[in-house]
Amino acid sequence: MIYDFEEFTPKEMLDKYLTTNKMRRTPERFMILEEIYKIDGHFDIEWLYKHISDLGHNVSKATIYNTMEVLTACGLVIRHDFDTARASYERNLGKGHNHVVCVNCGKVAEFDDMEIPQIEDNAAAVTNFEIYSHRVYLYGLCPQCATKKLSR
Amino acid sequence: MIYDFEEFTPKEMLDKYLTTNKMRRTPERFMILEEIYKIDGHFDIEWLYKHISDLGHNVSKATIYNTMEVLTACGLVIRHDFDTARASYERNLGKGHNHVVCVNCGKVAEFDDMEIPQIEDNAAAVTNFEIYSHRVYLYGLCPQCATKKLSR
DNA sequence: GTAGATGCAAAAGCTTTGCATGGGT
DNA sequence: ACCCATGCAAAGCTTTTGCATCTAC
Repeated sequence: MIYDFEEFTPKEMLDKYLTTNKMRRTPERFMILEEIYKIDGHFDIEWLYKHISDLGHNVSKATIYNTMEVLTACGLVIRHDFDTARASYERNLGKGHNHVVCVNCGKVAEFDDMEIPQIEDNAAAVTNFEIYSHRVYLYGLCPQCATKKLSR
Repeated sequence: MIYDFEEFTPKEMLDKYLTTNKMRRTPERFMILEEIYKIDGHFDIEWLYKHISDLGHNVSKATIYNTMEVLTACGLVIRHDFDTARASYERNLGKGHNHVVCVNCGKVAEFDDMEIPQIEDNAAAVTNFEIYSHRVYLYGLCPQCATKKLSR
């Protein structure tokens, strides 16, 4: 994360980011941010575009794409590439982003883990990178698919 | 992983997987596997297609895609979706798959970590998934980009 | 002999780009 | 006023699909 979630609201953080980078504080960008922060869970561009359109806002898909890039760049939104078909997004609440993905049906569950800060420190020491965030993806079978006992 | 790397060669594992699943043991599938296991590092479909064609093999891109799906399904090849543009692949040598990605220049480094089995066990207990593999991606700045002190 | 695999090309689907218009600074 | 951002549509690119042919079993 770039800014402190304890100290600023998402809107303030976006405002700050745009100003710092000499980008325009357009109503579309703030509206999209606001709607995204009402969404609980993952969504993709197509869904977001329809959702925002249904709410009566007139925004083009190009603007959605543009804005998602801004929001991911400043860390307000997290982007996942679970597969190549389409990107998946979620608001960033500052918590960890650990996912378990079912390789059979695509279901995604989340979990918390206390050991990840250690892993970040270890990796930073070994690679000399400055680590800001992490994504942990575990792959396997969800309870339903596991009972079907696929031939693997 | 599904099979034991200590016990079988990649070719034997593919043979076993195809037989078990009543799929055909075609020469293309074994040829593609063989070439992939000579490649050190990440590659994408386009690169692999050109590479294999340059070696004098006559395979269609459709067969490459088909085979990559087979090879990832049986765990012989690992697929990464670093971005939506195209999928990235690498042979599976049975080691962990932990990457550190520079958010500025895209450079990727790898690291080993001993704590990940614990995380898998913990996640399995909480979510009831059967975990088979993992991908850990840490995001930050590589040493070179970190010294440039970007305006973030 | 039959069902599954391949090769080729066309189609599909997500994302990017071009250009005229509009709006933030 | 300047020029970045938006809206709309077309273009771009990776991946998927359809179909005839081929081949592993």
